[in-house]
Amino acid sequence: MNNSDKCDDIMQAAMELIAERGFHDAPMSEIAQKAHVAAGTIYRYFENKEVLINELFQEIEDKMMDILLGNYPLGKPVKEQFFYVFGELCRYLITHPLHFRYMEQYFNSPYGISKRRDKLLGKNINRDGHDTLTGIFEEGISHQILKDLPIIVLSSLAIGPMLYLIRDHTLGFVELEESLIRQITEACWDAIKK
Amino acid sequence: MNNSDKCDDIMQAAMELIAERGFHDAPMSEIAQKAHVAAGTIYRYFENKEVLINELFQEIEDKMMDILLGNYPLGKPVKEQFFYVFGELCRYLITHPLHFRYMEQYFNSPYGISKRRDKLLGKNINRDGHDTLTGIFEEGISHQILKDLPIIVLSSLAIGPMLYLIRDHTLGFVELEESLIRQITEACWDAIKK
Amino acid sequence: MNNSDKCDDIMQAAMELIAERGFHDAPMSEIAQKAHVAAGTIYRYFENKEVLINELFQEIEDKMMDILLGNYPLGKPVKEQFFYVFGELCRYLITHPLHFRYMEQYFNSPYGISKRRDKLLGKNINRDGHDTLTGIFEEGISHQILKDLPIIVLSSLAIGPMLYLIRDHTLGFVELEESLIRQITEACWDAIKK
Amino acid sequence: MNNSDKCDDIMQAAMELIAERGFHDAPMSEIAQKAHVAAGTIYRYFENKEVLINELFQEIEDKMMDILLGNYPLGKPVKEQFFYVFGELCRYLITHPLHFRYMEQYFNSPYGISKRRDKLLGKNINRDGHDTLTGIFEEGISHQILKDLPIIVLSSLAIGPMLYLIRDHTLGFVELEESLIRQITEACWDAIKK
DNA sequence: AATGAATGAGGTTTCATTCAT
DNA sequence: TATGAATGAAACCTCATTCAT
Repeated sequence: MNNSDKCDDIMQAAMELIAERGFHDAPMSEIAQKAHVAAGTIYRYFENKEVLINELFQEIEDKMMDILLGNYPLGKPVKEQFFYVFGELCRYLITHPLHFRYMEQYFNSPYGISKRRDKLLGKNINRDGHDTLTGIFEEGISHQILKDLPIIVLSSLAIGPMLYLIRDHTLGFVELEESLIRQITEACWDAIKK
Repeated sequence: MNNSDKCDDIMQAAMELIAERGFHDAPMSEIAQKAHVAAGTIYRYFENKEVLINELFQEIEDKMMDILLGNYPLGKPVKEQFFYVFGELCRYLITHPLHFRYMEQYFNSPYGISKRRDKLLGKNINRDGHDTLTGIFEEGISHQILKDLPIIVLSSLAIGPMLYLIRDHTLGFVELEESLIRQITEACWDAIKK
Repeated sequence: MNNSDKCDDIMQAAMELIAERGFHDAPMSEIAQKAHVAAGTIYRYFENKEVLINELFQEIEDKMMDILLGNYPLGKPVKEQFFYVFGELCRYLITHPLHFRYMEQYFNSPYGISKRRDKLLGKNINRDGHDTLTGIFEEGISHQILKDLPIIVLSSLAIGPMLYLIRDHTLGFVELEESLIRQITEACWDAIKK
Repeated sequence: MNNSDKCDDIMQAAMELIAERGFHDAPMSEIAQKAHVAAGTIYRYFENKEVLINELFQEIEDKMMDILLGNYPLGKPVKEQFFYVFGELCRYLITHPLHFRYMEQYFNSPYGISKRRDKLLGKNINRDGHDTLTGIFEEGISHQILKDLPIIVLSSLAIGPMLYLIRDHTLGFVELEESLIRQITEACWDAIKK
């Protein structure tokens, strides 16, 4: 319990520092300081910086998935499923700007080279046997509801704009309130629907 | 000529290294080595690393703008203008994957903090008095052709998917050939059109 | 104790190197080597080279002041006070040639630009409410014992020769033994007395 | 003639830069620039930086000696000779602050390690068979006019204060006008006279 | 288990000097 | 003779990682 406290402190400190300043401006010593822990202590919990970074990514991903899958409208129409996933993801990232910044850093770095957006939103979402964005798209295509495009293309059309807009939101360029989110969801739906 | 050569060699080497491995893993010494130049030589052409990075950005931007503005369909319908910009940009980035990777690194780093995507694609494109993406959107909105959304939102809907897809293309996850580009353009148009 | 040791080793090494060869020929790496310490270790104790240099100066100044103020003949006649300060300072610098050389380097460098000789020997000596060279001179002038010249002139007349002679002493050009010091003190007194 | 022009330009530029900023902040490239000459050209006239620095010193010394020896009151009383040398030297340094700064830098650097003040004012002054400060002192001692102290001590008593005061003058701490110079000369004479 | 001082490789940058033109 | 681009050693400093306590 003491252990896990320290571990959490380290992860929290690391996430904040990295989200705010990027990987190359987040020294282990400063992470340690921020976590009220000695520099060497970090290495009892994480073999090295890369491992810490990857575990941080994993943790955020897991949390996101928990929320996304919590009330997933299983068996509902494709459109409803899409609106649900889009809206939840959007709200999650807006209310967790640190997670969003961290993910951005991660995917734009050598660390995240192997886990691109599509993997995250495609493969991993089907954890626990639940449906996935991929699933939504496949179903939509086969039901002639969605355009007959490669899944990866549909997924970019559906998710790409949102990620850019959330960045703009965190930078203060737009205010993404509920009604605007709704409109954007509609627009993305227009992009993928037949 | 000799001058140009060395300077070009340095810029080329820097761009490749940075595009492939990011700013913080592209040491000046290695850039020099790759450019077949002594470390100190770089500093005859660029005051410091930051200047090199920014000039590299500027060069890419200029080249892109030259192509984008070359055959710009001035005075043509909004839809045609949009298809032109989208297609040209897409083709440019696909044929210049290093430029694309470099721009990604740049915009996701402190260096590019002030020149975000929207600025690039919004403000700067109106060089030489030409129309701009922003211009296209404004005209489209006022003619009731496009959805009445903030420009920044339209721009994300229009460009966001493409940027993700080009990344996937450079990673070998999709093959963006001409017909697919056409379909994506259509889909993005669907997203923004009324 | 270990701490102190390393820090002292670094300061000692730095002082020796700088005193012997000047600031610009005393690389941090060599200081480290001389102190039997890794280069990076220096930066645990001193933020950068400038800080190290300034702390070294401060340390020397403090030691000198401790000695100068130790048996200060408070309330005694001006002449006695002058002879005390002159003699003590002279003896201190002769027995601490490294300190002397360091101070010379320091005052003849950008580092010491703000703390010139006069400040050192004028203002700072009045720590702990004690009298100062300036004080001695002011009292002497008002009592018509000393020449009515600007303090800064008196201070040069009083101290200038000594500093040159100590340099010559450290270089082996003169042997400043007690009786000669006495004579020099007398001569300097002749220079300033009415 | 062209040659010697370039050579003069280089020396002038070097002197100014070094006097103002010190040896270690006067890069050859900048000296070249200031002299409107290519970097490599300097090396046609001076084997390396050290040689340039030493020749610069020599040149200044020669100019000073020319002036000092120009109207030297040969055969006049010791006191008059002393007043002459002191006054001339003082005036020269005040009217040639760059020379003064350069000399200061020089004597406080490894370059000038072998040519200390005493050498300058003692040995070298007897160029052309003229009398010297040393000569003045020797004569003064033997005539019982001056204190019976080592020449080097007398020379420090006589010259030390002036050098400090000129520094203070160039720094704006005192204004050394003619009447003050006279008073200081008197004071220094008091220091050395029996 | 925890500490944090110590390490030292490696980063950016400067600059005296050389040499092809 | 003059040029100035090129060199590369060496300076200062950072930081991931180790290890004695």
